[in-house]
Amino acid sequence: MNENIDIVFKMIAVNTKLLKALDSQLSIHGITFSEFFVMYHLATTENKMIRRIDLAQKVGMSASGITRLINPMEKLKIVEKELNPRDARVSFVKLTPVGMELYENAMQSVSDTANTLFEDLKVEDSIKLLEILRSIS
Amino acid sequence: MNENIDIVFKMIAVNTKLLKALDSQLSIHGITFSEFFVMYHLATTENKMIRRIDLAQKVGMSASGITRLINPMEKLKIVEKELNPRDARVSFVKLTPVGMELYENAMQSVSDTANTLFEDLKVEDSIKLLEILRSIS
DNA sequence: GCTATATACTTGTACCATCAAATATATAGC
DNA sequence: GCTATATATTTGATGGTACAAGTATATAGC
Repeated sequence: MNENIDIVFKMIAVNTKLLKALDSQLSIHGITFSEFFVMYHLATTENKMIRRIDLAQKVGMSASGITRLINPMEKLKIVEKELNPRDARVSFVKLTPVGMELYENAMQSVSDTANTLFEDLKVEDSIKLLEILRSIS
Repeated sequence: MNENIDIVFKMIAVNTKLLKALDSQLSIHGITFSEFFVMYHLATTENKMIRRIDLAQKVGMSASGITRLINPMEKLKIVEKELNPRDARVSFVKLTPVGMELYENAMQSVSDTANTLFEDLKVEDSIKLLEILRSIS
């Protein structure tokens, strides 16, 4: 059973390394990983827009964290607000064309970084790892 | 190859979940995961003391981060400073008996949390996961 | 339709970690 | 032994994130 402890520590170590590599690459595009992660969720969601509170849940941040993360992105025209006529409390977040292009460029960097990070992993191990991670989350 | 991207996102998601669970459990002991992680390295290292800069590297933080993390722990007598007579620049960090006891209690919580988090994982998958994580880090 | 409760979001405050600069000490080359 | 450079640590300033409280709107029960 005590493998689990080792998994925890190793997972955190790997994650730290991973985030450092990603943030370093993404700084070339002038964004942080959190911003990229938001864009990723916006780009891959069904109708291309998400409520702030759902975004918070998806990226694992608080609602206030999302407010403060999105505000500057809105000023830079990376994302835009869309109001909900049915419920004046909610505001959807949506990628602009500018944001979409930024996302695609950034994704290329992230993709390259991911491939470098895992280049020594055998294909069957990649598949297994992904399967295990999915079963945990 | 694009499995690697999915691995990155899943890994970050799992890690976020994991850290939230751990921090929540550790708050019972009045400590954060960073503090626990420091104690873990101190408790499991060869001669029970580590230079601040090595500690920083081990826990994946900056040297200044370690200074600010350790100072309050020192005030609470969880860790203590040990000077190096050979080199006046370095100061070692060492668990006190109080710190050692706190660590052991906290480790019990962490252990329980880890077991809960991974309870649905088959034993062979735990072993495989650990092996893969080791090969990455 | 009023009141109580719930939900979505923002704002004030505080913490934690970073980077860059400052300080102290050590080492190397002359 | 002096000077230049490298290393270990701390300090000042800053950014990102959280929690709690505040605001606005919606929904339910009467």
